[in-house]
Amino acid sequence: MGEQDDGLGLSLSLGCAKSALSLNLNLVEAPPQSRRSPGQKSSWNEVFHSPETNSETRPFLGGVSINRDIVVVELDDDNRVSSPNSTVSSISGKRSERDPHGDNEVEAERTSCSCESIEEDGSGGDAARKKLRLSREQSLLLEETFKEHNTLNPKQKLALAKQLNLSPRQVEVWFQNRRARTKTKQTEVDCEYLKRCCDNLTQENKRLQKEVQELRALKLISPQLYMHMNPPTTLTMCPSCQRVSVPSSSSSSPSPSSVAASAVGRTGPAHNPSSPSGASISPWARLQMRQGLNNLHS
DNA sequence: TATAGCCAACAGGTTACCTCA
DNA sequence: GTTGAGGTAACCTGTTGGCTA
Repeated sequence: MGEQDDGLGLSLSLGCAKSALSLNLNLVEAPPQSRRSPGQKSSWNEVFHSPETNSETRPFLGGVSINRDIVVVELDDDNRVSSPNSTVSSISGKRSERDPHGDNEVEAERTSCSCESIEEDGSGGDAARKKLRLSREQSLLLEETFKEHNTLNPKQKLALAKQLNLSPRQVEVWFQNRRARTKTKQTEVDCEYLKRCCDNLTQENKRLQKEVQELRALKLISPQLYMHMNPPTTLTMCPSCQRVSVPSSSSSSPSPSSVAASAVGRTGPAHNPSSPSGASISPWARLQMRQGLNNLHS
């Protein structure tokens, strides 16, 4: 309730820049209470002081001079400054309507937008929302802040909003969208990686099937040679840990199967289970097989 | 101590606007 | 001038966890 009222009232109040505000996010103290979602840090101090490495995969905004001054203003209830490209006041929807606690500091600040009002340009109330385009400087500072910590506590949000001449709600929305974009990008990267793993496994499967066919042919033509060989198994699975082992002596470079298998997490890189059954192929047996195959082909 | 209700914060999805080719 | 695609700000809804009576 209060928020809607705030939104209507505050959106009309425009002012001019009063004074510069220096923002030092690291000086913000922890809020009295913390609300966490499952993925969040356990405390605001952690969020603050740990250089959280987000899974950023998108190229960071480049080529933008960060030395350009950002119009920094101090906001209060009577003097609000319009950002050059801020054209909308973000009024929350039903959630704020449900919220009877309009006196909440953060919630009240949500709609303390420094932007031009909706009413001012003739599209008030539930009219079509205007879309703000953040300036390069604003985007840059938001990105920089996001790199340090991809979530903000309320005081950080307020301070950043003041520095950017945006409403806290806008900062909050930007961070939510930014996290979503990061996750989308990361999902795409993961998907590509799994596709490559799948391709590798498919290739390896084809190769092994071909090898089986050749060995069967060899068995038909030269059963004596075949009987002196070890079983034609190139993969050994440890019954205890379910890991797949590939004989390292057969090749100096890892086989595609080992690469692919390790990619899907079933093969330990250094796992070498003692295999008294002799299920893996010895180099000598491999040589014999190759000779047999050569004879077969010739 | 256990529990229900409230609330803030977030994720995920959607909508709507803007820009550009 | 028109149009479609892509980017993204803003919004909506459901979930989660902390706090309190």
